Amino acid sequence: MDVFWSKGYEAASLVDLTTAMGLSKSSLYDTFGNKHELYLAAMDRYNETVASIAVGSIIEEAGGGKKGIAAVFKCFVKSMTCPEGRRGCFVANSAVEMGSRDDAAAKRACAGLACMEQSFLEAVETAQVAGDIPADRDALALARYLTASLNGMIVIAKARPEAMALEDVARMTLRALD
Amino acid sequence: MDVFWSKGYEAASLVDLTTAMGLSKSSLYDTFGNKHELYLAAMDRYNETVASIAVGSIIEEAGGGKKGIAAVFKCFVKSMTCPEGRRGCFVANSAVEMGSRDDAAAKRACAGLACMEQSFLEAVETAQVAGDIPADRDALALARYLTASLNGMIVIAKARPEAMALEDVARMTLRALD
DNA sequence: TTTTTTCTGGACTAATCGGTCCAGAATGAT
DNA sequence: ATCATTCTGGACCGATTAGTCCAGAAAAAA
Repeated sequence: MDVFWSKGYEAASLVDLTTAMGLSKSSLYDTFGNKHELYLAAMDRYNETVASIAVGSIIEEAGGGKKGIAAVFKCFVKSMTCPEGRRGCFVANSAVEMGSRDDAAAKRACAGLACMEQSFLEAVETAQVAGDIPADRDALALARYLTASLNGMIVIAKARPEAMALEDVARMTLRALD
Repeated sequence: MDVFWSKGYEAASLVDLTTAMGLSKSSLYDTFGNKHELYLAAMDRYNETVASIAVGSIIEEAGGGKKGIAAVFKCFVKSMTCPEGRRGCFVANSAVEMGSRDDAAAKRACAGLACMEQSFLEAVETAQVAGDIPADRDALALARYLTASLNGMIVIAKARPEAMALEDVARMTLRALD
């Protein structure tokens, strides 16, 4: 998973993959069939172990609601600006690299985004109940908006990993919740 | 340029490139040196002919200011949901694919984003003069925010090209300008 | 211990990769 | 017409690609 995550599909060679996984080509092909299916399996794994948990747990840890949402953006700014964070988000990477030519990968990227959207949706609704976000705002639209903004930050961080521009984006994005 | 734009760096083979450009391998290597330099040249070309003009001209055509910004988002939603728009934005594609492992490409992606940011900045300032955006808002931060949001939409559109989610994002993004 | 089953390292293949090179066509100058 | 120059199609190169296959090691079952 990590190899595809940081290199992408095309740039990841079988040698990279087998050495990282610590098993031989024959085992790999026995288990997964081919490179493409291994890629899809890696995406599934990412969705299960990262996408469906990461954002949600940051929100939860920060107490949920609006505070939780702010914590997610703060955390992302921090992680994108450190070296190991430059590989970005596997979902976004896959969407951009494969989305337009691989339906199976696009479907999984879509599922990954849906995880993020769902976590945000719950936080928005919590915040609305708590009165931190006006109740008349469209919660789903806000969740989608937050998801898009976060992915935009990921793109920008790939090209220019300095924190300043990202902090601006995070601040402005959160302002929209008022 | 179009080949790299729609396929990315790794997935674009020399055969793809030479047939698309209508010249032979020898000419290509005589002129550009190698694949990587050709890629960089394609990015330069994109920045000159697309990135530095596209957003700015949409804004201008719609009369500048806040109306112009809204027009950009409307136009992007429309173009991302039609088949030929699925290749997305070459700058965003490059940033995600190459940003973390190719400084020269990252620099060019950065320049492309700066074009977009600059166009937005001018529009925000115009809108502030016209009173459509409060004058006390940080114009540069807003421009960066709009750039990020637009790139986030591009990522999402790659995975899920349906218009609805994108329209939500566009609407919410523009609300933040009030 | 012997047999059966499972697994794996690495040799192997065909295709393709990026890149080089040169004979000769096309072009322009004299 | 002849010479010099530029350009180009395609043969060719070694390296690497994804993928196959099998002898034999390891493990499990008998």
